Amino acid sequence: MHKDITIYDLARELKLSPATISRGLKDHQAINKNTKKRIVDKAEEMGYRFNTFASNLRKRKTNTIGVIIPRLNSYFVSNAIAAMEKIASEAGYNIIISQSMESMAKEEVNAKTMFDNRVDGLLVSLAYDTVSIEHFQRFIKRNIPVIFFDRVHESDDSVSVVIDNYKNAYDITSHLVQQGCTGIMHITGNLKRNVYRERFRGYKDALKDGGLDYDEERLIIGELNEEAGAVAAEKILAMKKLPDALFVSNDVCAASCMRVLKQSGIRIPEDIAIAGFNNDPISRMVEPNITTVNYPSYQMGEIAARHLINHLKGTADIHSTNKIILKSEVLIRESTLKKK
Amino acid sequence: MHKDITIYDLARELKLSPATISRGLKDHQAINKNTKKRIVDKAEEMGYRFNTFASNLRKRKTNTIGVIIPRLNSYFVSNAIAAMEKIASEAGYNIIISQSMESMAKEEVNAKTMFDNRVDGLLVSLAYDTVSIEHFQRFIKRNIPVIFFDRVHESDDSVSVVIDNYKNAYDITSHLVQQGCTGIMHITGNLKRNVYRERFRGYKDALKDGGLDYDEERLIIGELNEEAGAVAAEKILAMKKLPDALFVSNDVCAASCMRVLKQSGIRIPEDIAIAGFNNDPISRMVEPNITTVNYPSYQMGEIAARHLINHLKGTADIHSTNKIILKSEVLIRESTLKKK
DNA sequence: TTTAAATTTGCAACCGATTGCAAAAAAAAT
DNA sequence: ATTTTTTTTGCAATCGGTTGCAAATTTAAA
Repeated sequence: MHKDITIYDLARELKLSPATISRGLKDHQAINKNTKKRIVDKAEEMGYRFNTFASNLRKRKTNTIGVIIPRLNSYFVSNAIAAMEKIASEAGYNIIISQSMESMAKEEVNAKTMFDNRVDGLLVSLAYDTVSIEHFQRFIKRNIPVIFFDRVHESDDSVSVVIDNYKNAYDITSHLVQQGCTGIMHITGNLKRNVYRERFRGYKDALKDGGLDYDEERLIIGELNEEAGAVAAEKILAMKKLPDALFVSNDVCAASCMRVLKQSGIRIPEDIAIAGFNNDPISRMVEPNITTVNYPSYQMGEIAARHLINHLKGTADIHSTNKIILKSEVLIRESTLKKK
Repeated sequence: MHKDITIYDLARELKLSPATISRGLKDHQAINKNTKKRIVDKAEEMGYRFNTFASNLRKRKTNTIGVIIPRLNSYFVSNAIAAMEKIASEAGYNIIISQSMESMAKEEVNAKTMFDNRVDGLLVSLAYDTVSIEHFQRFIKRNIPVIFFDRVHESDDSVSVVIDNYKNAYDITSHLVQQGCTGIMHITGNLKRNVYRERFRGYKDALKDGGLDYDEERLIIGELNEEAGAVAAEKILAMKKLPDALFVSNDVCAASCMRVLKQSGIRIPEDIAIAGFNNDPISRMVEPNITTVNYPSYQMGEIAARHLINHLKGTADIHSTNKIILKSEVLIRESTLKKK
């Protein structure tokens, strides 16, 4: 096998000390220009490669940020992570990613792994069923910054980046009320999760303020994916009295639901108005276009990552912040415009 | 600051040697059961945490797989990576991800970083403009396995996981010919990239075999995203003689293009038939449903990762394989059915 | 009770880069 | 030529697990 070249090998060759080599390789000001050049050239020549572990071990720092998300393959998550990787990479950080697969148990294991890998900081979007964030205490205790985004946990000592789910849900529901809808259904995810709980609250309050009663028959809780949308549609078609509007917590699910409804001859928005959430490209492609909430996923990733890095670099202190709420707004499109 | 607990601290407390602690913590068979329990308990009690670097440094192994992809936020990539992370995590590997942002220069830097981080293996999908894979030679030289997937480079000493782009493109174009189309356009990406080059070849050959001439006026090369689709549509609408079919290399782009065409009163598929690629959910949601190629993105990620890990674990040898071609097929839908 | 075999534990030398402090060398000032 | 200042380089300890081999302890066999 190939024997790795170390700074000791370079030192021997150049008749210098390992210390000088180490400094020379990273542009230390105390090293003579010529010496520096000799070192760099020799390193290149001998095929030297830097050993990150030895360095990390010595420096007790990893330059790595851990990211834990429910799953990678969703429009929202992949956008957020794309932004995070970009910001991190520009700042010289690596990111390691793990998926909780929407399970709190897996999330706990992931957190442990990240901990053992000594990430400098953590960016987390919680799993579907995560109720406690006890498993992040070990980070907090050691002063390793943890920032939650999107799916967060309400508690005083955690920092989070979110949108105002309550307000957006309230607004979108109110919009449906204004369009004259009286039987507004809500299709959403597990209410234990902050985002869905908040949207549900917004939905209910908007109904109340619009003079409508909340009816739990009009609530469907599911996975919010393509399949769930179709299932929800079937359920709706089987109702004795059809709703005249749907507020779905996710565009893919809304589009899929709409598709099945249309196939059964339901007219959108005339018979049933449909609103989604996220501003997934799909909401703009289907017919009619789906009213939705512009969820700034890329920006959210950017801000969460930048916030974490500023803290790590000492430019800003994370503890002075508790919650960052990004601007987001309802985008009204054809799928909910009953009146012209 | 918090002082970290090491195996030396545990050793002192338990009056054992660090060696025993090290072995006890990882279930070594030579360590007495009771001792093991004492060690594990004490570790828990004192808040010990494993130091991955010290371990990596000593073992000269990282248990980390590097993944380099053009961008994270696409349906295809996020699916493939989701699968990779799953497989890797089940096998005890971490993954670190970096985006080349479709630039070969960035890809080179990323490869260097992965190299310095001593990843055990690499999974790569090449950038838009990557022509040489010289920057992966350092891996090959040191016997660090590199597997390319989807966007690969043709060369003998590289291992790749792909679909048969040529065949699928040929099939889908032939299908359009069979539907009676004679003016078939092709909207695709940079022809330097294997996937697009192969599809282009398939397209041309199918035209020829169908008795049609290839006309370079009928080729549009672009970014293949939502915006590019709209731009392509405008371009098409401005043509003196409209095409009667489009074969687009990507569903999102196809859907976006179709949308603009429809808005201008073009009927799909009657006036213009449209075929896409990838089987993105969007292809099933829009109206009409878009004929496409079922691209097994998740499976591709799974297979590439599993292949790499089997090699790393010594279960299989990567060098016995050169190319793995996954099954994929054309899914014919309404958007191309001119005849009933 | 001895001897042999099996089970546990410890020694000590790694792995490779970093850094405070001191020493050496070179340049500048006297 | 001598002293002072500045620039370069080196010493040596440190970061925390790992592992081959030997030693010690326990258990089994004679």
